Amino acid sequence: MNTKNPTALTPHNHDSCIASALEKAQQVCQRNNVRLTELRLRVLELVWRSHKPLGAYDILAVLAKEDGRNAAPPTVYRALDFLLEQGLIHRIASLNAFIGCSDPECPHQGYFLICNQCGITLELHSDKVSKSIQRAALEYDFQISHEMVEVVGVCPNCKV
Amino acid sequence: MNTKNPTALTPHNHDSCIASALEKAQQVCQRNNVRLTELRLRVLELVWRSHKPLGAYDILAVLAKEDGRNAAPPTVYRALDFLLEQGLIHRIASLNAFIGCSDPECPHQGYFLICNQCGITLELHSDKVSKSIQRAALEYDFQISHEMVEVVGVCPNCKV
DNA sequence: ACTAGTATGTTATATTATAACAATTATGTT
DNA sequence: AACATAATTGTTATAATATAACATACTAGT
Repeated sequence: MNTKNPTALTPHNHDSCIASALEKAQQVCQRNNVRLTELRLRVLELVWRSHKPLGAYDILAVLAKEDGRNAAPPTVYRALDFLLEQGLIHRIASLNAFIGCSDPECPHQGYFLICNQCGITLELHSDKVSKSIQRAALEYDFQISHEMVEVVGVCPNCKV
Repeated sequence: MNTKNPTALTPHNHDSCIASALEKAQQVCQRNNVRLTELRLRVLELVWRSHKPLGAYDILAVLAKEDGRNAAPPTVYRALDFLLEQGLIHRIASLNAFIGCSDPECPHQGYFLICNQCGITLELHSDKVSKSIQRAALEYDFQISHEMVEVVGVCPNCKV
């Protein structure tokens, strides 16, 4: 895996990016009148801290190693479910993994570009993709409740 | 689940649809110079026979019950891998399940409409969806190798 | 018939996810 | 502050999905 330059797709400082994401999350939860507990915040931070989608058991491992918190799977899955419900993270079905939502204040579907070399996953916002899917569904008289778009390939950094 | 009218999305006779799919599969394998063995053909038939995406363990269960074949998971997963490689089936990541490919003679990405009421899954071919994804990827200088589009919602039959 | 390659069988185990119930913690009310 | 209630987290067990590793059987070409 090419992990030499893992932040190149997000040129700004990653730490500040995490901090801002966590701040936004606080606001979203306050507005939704739900509790962003210490555990949930920590899980969100870990998901954001990773440059690639993070699996539930990866999160468990970090909690055990860094926090000495011997959590069992349900603890993590419940936190993840909460974060998904609040639109703070997305689940990448093809990877069984989770990634921070780039714009939690505006609920939306996530379309992803997943690099199969370095694992970096980019959330893209494209009205054209969205519209074309909606039109196709309409043709079939199909009522959309959720869209999943996961595009696998090679990111700019990993191209030779 | 609404399973009263499972074939309404595919109005033609389902048996003949399966037969034609299996015939096409034979041709594809002959052309690709690979062997469509009895097991592989049987797994393909089971996938096609189902009106909704079929899990690997569902296939195992049918093999045990109908064929008295006490297969273990690797047997089925290998057959599925083969069928995927030859483009004869698609994998639906969000369901961990498999579905027959509607047009195996022409390799393509599968875009799916998945009904969360009855489970029926429709493969749609849309140049517009395809193009819009390609354009979005191009903007990010991302080189696509595989696209996954899985749209969950309510199919026409299940709408009240 | 022999052999090399392909396919399948078999056993064990890895990985991802949830059910069910117990204990703890936070919140609003008296 | 003490209480009751609801929400959250802990804990144990297990379900569901998938693969590794090696043994056996089959197939096609010589």
